Amino acid sequence: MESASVVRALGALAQEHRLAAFRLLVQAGPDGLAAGTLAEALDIAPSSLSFHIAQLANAGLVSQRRAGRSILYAADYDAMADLMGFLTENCCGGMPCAPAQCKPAKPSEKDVA
Amino acid sequence: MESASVVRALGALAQEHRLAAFRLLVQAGPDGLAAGTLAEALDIAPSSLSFHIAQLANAGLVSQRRAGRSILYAADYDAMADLMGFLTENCCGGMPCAPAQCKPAKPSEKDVA
DNA sequence: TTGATATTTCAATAATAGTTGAAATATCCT
DNA sequence: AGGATATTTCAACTATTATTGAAATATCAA
Repeated sequence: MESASVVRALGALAQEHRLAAFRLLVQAGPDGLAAGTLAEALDIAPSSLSFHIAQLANAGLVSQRRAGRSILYAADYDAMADLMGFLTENCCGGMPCAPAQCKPAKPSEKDVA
Repeated sequence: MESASVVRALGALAQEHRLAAFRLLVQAGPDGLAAGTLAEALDIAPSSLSFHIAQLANAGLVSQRRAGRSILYAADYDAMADLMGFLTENCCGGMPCAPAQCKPAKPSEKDVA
């Protein structure tokens, strides 16, 4: 991941409404949420939501697809993981770093195998 | 960690020079680097570095201390870990998330036990 | 104290970001 | 086709961000 894309991704998340939107999408799962739903949840004008979600999309943090007259946005978990990877990769460069740095929701048995 | 501080931290990192400065400090370790050293490494004016590093400090991502006529800045590893924690905590909310999401310098056997 | 070094503060300017409402585009339903 | 719904695009405006150079502050060394 290039530094420029990291800056874009961080910039996309560094705004109240966009961070909130992204969290809603992360929690919503792969099906995502409609633009209108997000605008309503965030209590901002549709054009404003469109402006913000476009930046998340441009940063590659969310994907979009049409479903009827709605456009559904969904979090891109791979991009999220890449961003985390970049930051953590450059963290702890030999230094003693906080061990609880990563907090997956569930450690899950399948990964231990 | 509050959403507002996360936005501030992300915003602090979402800029070419600041991201570069932070990475240099992360790699430099606890001793940190002098403001002048950073300005030179990033090839920007001292006043510009001062402007940027102040934002990283304001976001709590770096600490500062005087050493002679120099002011040394150092990465705050705890703040970094907190930021990671906030983001990963809200990632994978029950969803199947990329397992390679976290990349500590060393996976280390002690965690497998 | 004087002069040199290291950094910050300030003011001015240029560029970017965010909001709003109106108009344009796409889809659905009858 | 015609009307309603969902979203985006556009233009105008305000606010914030980044850069520069000059002046101010703090430290050191003679």
